[in-house]
Amino acid sequence: MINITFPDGSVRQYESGVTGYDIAKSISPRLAADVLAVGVNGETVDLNRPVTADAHIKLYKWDDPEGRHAFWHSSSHLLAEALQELYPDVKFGIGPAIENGFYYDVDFGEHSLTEAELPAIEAKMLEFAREKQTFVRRDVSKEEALKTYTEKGDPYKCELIEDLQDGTITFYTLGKFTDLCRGPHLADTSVIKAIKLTAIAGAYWRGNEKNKMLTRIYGITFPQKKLLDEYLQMLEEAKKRDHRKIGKELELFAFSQHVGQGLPLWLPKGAALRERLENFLKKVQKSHGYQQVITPHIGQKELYVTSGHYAKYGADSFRPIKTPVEGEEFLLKPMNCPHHCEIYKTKPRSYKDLPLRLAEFGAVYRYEQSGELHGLTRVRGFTQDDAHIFCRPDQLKDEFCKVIDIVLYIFRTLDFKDFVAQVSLRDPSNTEKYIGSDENWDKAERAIIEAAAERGLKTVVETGEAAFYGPKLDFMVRDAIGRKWQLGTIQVDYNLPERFGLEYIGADDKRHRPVMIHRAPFGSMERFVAVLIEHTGGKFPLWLTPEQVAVLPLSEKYNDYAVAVQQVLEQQDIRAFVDDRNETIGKKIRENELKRIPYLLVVGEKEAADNKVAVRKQGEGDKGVMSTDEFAQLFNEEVNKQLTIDN
RNA sequence: GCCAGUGUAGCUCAGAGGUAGAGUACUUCCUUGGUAAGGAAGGGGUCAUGGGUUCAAUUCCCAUCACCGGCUCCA
Repeated sequence: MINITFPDGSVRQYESGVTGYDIAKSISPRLAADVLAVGVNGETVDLNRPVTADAHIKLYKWDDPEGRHAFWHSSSHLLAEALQELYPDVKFGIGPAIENGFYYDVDFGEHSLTEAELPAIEAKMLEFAREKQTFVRRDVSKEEALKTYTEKGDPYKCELIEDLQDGTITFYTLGKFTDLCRGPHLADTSVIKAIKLTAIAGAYWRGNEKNKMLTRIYGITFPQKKLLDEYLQMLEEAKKRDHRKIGKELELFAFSQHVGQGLPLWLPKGAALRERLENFLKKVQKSHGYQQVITPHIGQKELYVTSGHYAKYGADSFRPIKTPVEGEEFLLKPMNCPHHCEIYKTKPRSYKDLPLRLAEFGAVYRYEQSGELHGLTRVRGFTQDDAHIFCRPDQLKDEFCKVIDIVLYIFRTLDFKDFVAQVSLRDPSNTEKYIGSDENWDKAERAIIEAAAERGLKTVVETGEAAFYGPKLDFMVRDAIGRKWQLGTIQVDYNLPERFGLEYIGADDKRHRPVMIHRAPFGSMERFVAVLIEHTGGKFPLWLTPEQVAVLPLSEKYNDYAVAVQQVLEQQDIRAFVDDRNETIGKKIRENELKRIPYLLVVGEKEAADNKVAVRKQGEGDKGVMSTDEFAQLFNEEVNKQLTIDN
């Protein structure tokens, strides 16, 4: 007999060799029907794997990530089985579970899979699922594994096996399909009730663009049809928040083929919104001792040779700009740091002058690969809310912390709750990717980790994600459909000061090298506005939104009074317009609600006579009648409240 | 850059090898209203661009461009 300990601490005795499924069944038949995988001493394993020693176990159901993971991983095998049946010549790559569903990378050889073929594959999967096929696990030697796949003619699997250690290799067989796999899997396929193959994409074998591109088939499965419907419904809803759609609807920004790919045009309302964001940040920065600077959009090529950017990115940039002078070349600036370094160098700096904080909303241009462009989140011309802090080494951590404070303050004011602080370190196995000494890298990485800890940030560490010149702390957020984007970024840099020969005179009257912090709380105005749109669904905070108030005259007879109301509001810095179209009040309300105008003021005979307005608030309906001044006062109180969130 | 898909009116989208459609927006007229769509008439398209097949191409084929979903990349 062995002792099985449950998450609540209770202990039960079972025969050695008992499976997770048996344990679930001994508790209740319902649980046995719902359980998908089992955690044994922290490791997730198959439900039918025998447990032969005392263990802590946890039974995972659909609501547990581990349960869904096993479910989707098993579904990817089901997909592979169906593919093998329908396309006997297909070669298999890898097929993991992902955050939402699973995929399988396969090589169809000459065949090019189209979406029209997916329903047949889904049907075959469903057919197999209903057969209640079981997953059978088997240990194999490396030699046997290689032999199996060599005979079958699956070169990708052979390559994977080559990298594995003998003695750790397992096969899982499902129906007629056997796969190299670590597991864990469902007991059988009968729980897979709803299947949707969602997308076909190309994906390089092992993520390396020098390798062959395989066909990746994405899918998602559920234990109930209802859950699939809900999922698809949720995706539809998310698409409605897409910033590209809302940006068009609300006339915030546009693109023109004639101007060029990835070069956004800010329309009047979008520009006004962006300007307010910029002014908001400028004010915050001013109070934190930053000074605004302005630098040109181009710089001599040598500037970027000095910075090291030319060697790294020169080939993938907008081509240098030539001038009438032979040999003279300028680059559209891809970042602002070299210009700011030159500002630092305009005069000798004393240790007493530091930290020097130079800020600029700097337009930069990067020739991103065409396939990478995406709405406002990935563009070729954008504006960084950039600043560079030049400080003494002993000031570094303190300065870094202060930047974190600014980022957090901004996120709080704009009600951004859902973000992850990511510490990006260099990849120690690939040091030639980076410039700068190991010593400086170590110092910089330590400073970031300590500062983040000091501010109590919950962080995830990603190795290999650092910039080529230094480690960074990024604030990552998700868009409407769950893609991750980097917004705010803070980066420590020992390299540029060295390359530009930046110095200050210390208290010892000797020359010293300052440390530099690059930082952009928004990241870029473009990306920030995009993510803000998706987070708010276009219902921006009152202080920020382009049109705050619509005055709706009940009929044309009250247009003059409506204009008078609008003027009173504008005198109090409230952005109002009159909807004087010849339409019914119902239609004006509907359309202005759809335009996400926060306040609608209905004015008719009664209001005009009493010098009042009938207030309607977005999403809340009729708020009653009050004088225009009264409304303006309440309105401005609301705005001020939004802008005075304490640190 | 690579793989797959899409491109028809300002917007959202039908359509078919033989004279181009709807809803909405826009213009004009009627209506002058009380909290999410009042009524009528009218204007508006080189069917992304360039080639090819065909008696005939917006429709079929090829190329290019842009957009969309991924991969790679992201100073």
